[in-house]
Amino acid sequence: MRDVASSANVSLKTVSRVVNGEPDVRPETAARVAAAIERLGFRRNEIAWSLRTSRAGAVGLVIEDLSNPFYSAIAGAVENEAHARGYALLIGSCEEDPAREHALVLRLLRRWVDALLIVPARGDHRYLLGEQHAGTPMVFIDRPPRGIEADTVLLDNVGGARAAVAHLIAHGHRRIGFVGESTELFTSAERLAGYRAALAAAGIAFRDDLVGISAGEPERAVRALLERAPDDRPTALFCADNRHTVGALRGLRDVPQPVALVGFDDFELAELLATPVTVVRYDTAELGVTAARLAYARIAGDAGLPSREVVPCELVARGSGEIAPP
Amino acid sequence: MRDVASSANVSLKTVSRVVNGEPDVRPETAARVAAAIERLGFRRNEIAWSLRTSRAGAVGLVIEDLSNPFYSAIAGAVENEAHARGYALLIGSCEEDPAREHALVLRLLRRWVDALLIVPARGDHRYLLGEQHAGTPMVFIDRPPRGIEADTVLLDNVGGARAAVAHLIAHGHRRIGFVGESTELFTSAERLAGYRAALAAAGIAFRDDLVGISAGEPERAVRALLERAPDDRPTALFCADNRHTVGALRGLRDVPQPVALVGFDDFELAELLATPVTVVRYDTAELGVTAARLAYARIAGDAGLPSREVVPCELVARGSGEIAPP
DNA sequence: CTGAAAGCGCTTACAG
DNA sequence: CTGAAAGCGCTTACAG
Repeated sequence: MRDVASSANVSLKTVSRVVNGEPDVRPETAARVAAAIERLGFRRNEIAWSLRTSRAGAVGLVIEDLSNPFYSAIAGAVENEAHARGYALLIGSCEEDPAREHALVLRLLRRWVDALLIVPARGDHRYLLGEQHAGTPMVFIDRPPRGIEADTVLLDNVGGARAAVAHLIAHGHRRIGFVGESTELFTSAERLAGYRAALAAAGIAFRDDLVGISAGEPERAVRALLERAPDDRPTALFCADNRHTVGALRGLRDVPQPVALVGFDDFELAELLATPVTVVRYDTAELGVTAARLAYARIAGDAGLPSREVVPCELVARGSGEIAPP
Repeated sequence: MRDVASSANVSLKTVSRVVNGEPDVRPETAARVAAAIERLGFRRNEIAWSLRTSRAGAVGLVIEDLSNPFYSAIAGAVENEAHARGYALLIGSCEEDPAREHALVLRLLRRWVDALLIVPARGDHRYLLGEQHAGTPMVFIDRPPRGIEADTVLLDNVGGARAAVAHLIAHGHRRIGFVGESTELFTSAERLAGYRAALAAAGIAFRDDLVGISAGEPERAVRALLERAPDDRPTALFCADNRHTVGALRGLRDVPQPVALVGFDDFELAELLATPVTVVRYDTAELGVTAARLAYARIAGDAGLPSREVVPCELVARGSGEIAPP
């Protein structure tokens, strides 16, 4: 910048004005500076700009696992929004590990980000209270934080699950199994609540022994449910996420009798399987887009109370959910 | 940092020494400083550190599309390597648009990155020559750059495609269709070359009219090939990437006669389809890991000639590739 | 073993 | 409309 200034015979300040498009520069001066910038290939050093202005020009995203299509769809949407606004995007995967999440968040904050988007791991998020108080906007995605009030974007987990199970009930099922992750996970707990609500609405008693929580092994949880006595075996399954849907499909391959199935989360090829899979679908990218909008509104100065946005879900009937009980 | 210094009754320089773990600080002094750091919740401002040291503490990754599982697997691997080394990761998607790639790269460079990893869009990359000359390490992934020599990590496209087509030939096929992207795309051209090599090795003449290049509509390209006269219709298809494999599977749904199929790129659920899909598989994450290793070696000072790494491919027979011709 | 001074490349607050 | 001075929060080069 000093080179540009001396080459254009102006002061640093005037170069700065031109670079930032500030008004009140005589056109001829501006042109001389612009020419010097062009000639010398000058590009503003954003690090120095950040240090001086206390702005980062970047947002941070911490998600569970960048290589998981669900999260990468969110990341892709956030990237798009950042790019459109001229912001850089810093990303980290915390892989369900609260300690790693903490480390990643600290690293992002030390490098400065104008906002933080987080798919929180289990655990407490009070460690962010200070930072929130200091004014860093933060938005939580897919799961609410614990111990802190902040903008949050969630799916309609309860509604989606209720619709799925009601659909199975409407097709004549009474013994419907639930297969999912530990209910320590927010989304799993919500979807189990939706499952229970649908049963209750139909006057079907909830049975603990039809709930299969997989400890990381979805296929085995499904097998266990199906190995019950024939007259007490579930005739339908509600799978609370796509990992469990896939596990269930694997587990059902060798089962002679047909079992109805509705899964939460759509997935590619669902309609190309031997029996196309009925699912609860939603717009994954919308989670990211909504979170990004909230974040940029905060950056722009929105100081309203924390808001909670909910992305709707819809049932897509493809075949597996319309199988009648034997 | 000034607060820490005055609180511990030392100079800025001594705090700096403790923060950076430099030797030659008296243990008691170091302890006093550490206590002050703890007490005040001091965290080094990485922006100021960057400005002063001309280091970024971050690497940049520019890929085609963050929401595509292939690229997000690469991104996930790169993120892991960055995290393990204490680096932050800046990501951008350029969506096959050379102009957007250019803009993203410039943005990353202005913010400083210690290395740049790129899945290049088509187009010329000479715009990076200056930056390369200035010493920024850059590694190209999945496709070689044009107009610039730099570290590159590729798949064994030719070998994988040749193995796939040889497999079909070994199962008795002579009329084998190729379905893929425009050969302007490096990987597509390479895989077509592998297809031709396998035909040549078996003494089968290459036929232009069995090559289906989809202009963004894989399913239609497949249909066109299968609508040929029965005695001149391909009895097998080689699909040059997973988008075309999925398109082919869609296109084949209503086709009465069985058609053998081998796809390049593995995909989830391939083995759960009505006919499990034979594919050319490789370790996607390895592309990212290898690229990251090259980049960090450069950051650490490796000044050797640009290297080219190749990730191997293997054929996984699952059923669709072992269908005999009628 | 410790510190005072200068400076990284910008912008801010002010003067003219 | 333009510029000189100070400073963002650190590290470097040097002195003691």
